[in-house]
Amino acid sequence: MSDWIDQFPGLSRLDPELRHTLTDRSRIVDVPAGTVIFGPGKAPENLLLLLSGVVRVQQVSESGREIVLYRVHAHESCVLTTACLLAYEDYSAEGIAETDVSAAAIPRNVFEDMIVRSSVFRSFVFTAYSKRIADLFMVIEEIAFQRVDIRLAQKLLELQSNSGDVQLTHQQLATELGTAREVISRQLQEFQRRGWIAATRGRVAVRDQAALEAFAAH
Amino acid sequence: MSDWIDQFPGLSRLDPELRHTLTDRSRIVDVPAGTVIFGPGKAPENLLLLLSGVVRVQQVSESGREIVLYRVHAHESCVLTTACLLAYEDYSAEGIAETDVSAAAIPRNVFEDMIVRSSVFRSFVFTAYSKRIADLFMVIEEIAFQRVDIRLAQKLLELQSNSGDVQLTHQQLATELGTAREVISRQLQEFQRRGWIAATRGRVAVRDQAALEAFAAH
DNA sequence: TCGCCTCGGTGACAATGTCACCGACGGTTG
DNA sequence: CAACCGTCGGTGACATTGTCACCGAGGCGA
Repeated sequence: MSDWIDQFPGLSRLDPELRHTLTDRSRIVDVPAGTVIFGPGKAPENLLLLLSGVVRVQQVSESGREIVLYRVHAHESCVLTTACLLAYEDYSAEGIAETDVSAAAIPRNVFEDMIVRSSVFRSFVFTAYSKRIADLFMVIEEIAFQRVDIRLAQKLLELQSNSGDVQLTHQQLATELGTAREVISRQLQEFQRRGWIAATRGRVAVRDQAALEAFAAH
Repeated sequence: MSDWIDQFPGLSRLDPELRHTLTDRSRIVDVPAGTVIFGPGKAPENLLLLLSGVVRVQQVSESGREIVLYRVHAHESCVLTTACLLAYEDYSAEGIAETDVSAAAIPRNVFEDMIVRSSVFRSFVFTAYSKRIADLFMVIEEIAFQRVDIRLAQKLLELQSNSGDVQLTHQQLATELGTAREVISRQLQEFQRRGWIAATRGRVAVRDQAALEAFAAH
C-alpha cells in the first residue's frame, strides 16, 4: 500500500525517499459513516489525508443550531482543523464521516519532519490551508449577504446525486445553510409550487435543473 | 534595529543565529493610515509582522456590502491572508492600515528558510494561523446565530476608546457587523432611549457601560 | 394495535434587510 | 453672507428571515 501518494496531485512530485518516509510512518485508517473524527474535546492527533469518502466539518452553537462549514473529499486533507485544534481547544467545530472513510494518518512528528525536509510537502500543506480559508470566506460572504432561497437552490444543485436526488431532511438542509427548518420548509414549498422540485419525506428530487440553475445564478 | 523580535512572544526563544537571519534579511516598512496593504489584485509579497498600529481585514461583496473579518494588532502577523492570497487570487478580502503602521517585512524565501530551520518559527506561524481561523469561526458563528443588537453592544464595548467614545459613522458600524446602516441607526436609537449611549454625528459615547455589558452577555 | 418518535406543515409574530426619500449638518465657494 | 453640495442619519413601508407553539401524518417497534 504505497501508491496512495499518487492520488494527491500536490504530492506526486515527492522524492522517492520522502515517499517512503510518508508511507512507512503513516498508517491507513478506516472509519464507518457517522463517526465523529474530531470535535470539542477530541483533538485529532494525526493529519488525515482522505483516500476515499467524505468528511463534513460543521460548527455547533450554544443554542444548538448548526452550520456546515465545508467538506473534505477524497484526495484532500484535514490540515486546517487539525492545526487549529492543536492550538485552540475551546471552540466547537467538529468533523464527521459522512460516508465510510479511508484515510492515511500522519502523526504530528512525521508531519513536522516532512515540512522541514520537503518543499513539495510544504507547498501541499499551505495550498490546502489556502483552499480551506477561501472556503470559509465564501461561507461568510454567503450567510452575510446572500438570500436563503438562492443559497438553497445552489445547495440542492451541489448535493444532488446523479439521479437528481437529495436525500436529506429539511432539518439537515437547514444545517447546511445555518438557518431554521421552517425556513427551508417554506422555500421548498415555493420551489415545488414552481415545479422545480418534488419533495417527499427525507428527500428532494430535482425536476427542473435548468430553472433551478437560472435561479441560483442570481 | 534588531530587538523587534522580542516584541513577539512566540519568537523570543529563537536562536541567536536565526534572529540574525530574520533581522538581516527583513526590513522595516512604515505605511500611513488608510493604505490598502493587500487586496484584490494586490497580493502581498512579504509576510508582515506588525510592530505598531492596526490592520483591518475585511471582505467586500459584489453588491458592495462589506464586513470586517478581524484586526491584526501590534505584535501579531498577517500570515493567513498572505499565504491565502499566494494560492488563490480570486477572492475579495483586503487589508487596510487603520492607523499609521510599522511592520517587519519578511520576504517569501526567508519565510521558507525560517520554516525549515526553526521549530520555534514553525510553531509561531501555525499558532498565528490557528488564532486567525478561530477568529473566522467566531465571525461565522456570530453572523449566523447571534442577534444584531447583542453584537452591536459587544462591538461598541470592544471599539470604545479609554474615554468611552466610538468615532465611527453608522455605516462604518454596519460594516463591522456585516449588516445595513438603517439597522444600526434603529438599534442605536433604542440604546439611546435606554440611556446606555449618547449618539452624535460620527460618534457614539458609552454612557452606561455596565448596562451595555449586561446586555452584551446574552 | 398501541405508543412513540421523527418529519414536516402552519399561523402568528418578532427581527432584520431593502428601498425610496428626506432633512440636517458641515464645508466650500461665489 | 448666501448658495451649493456631499455626507450623515432618520423614517415609513414593505419583504425576507427567524422564532415559537402546536399539530397531524408516517414509520417503527413492543
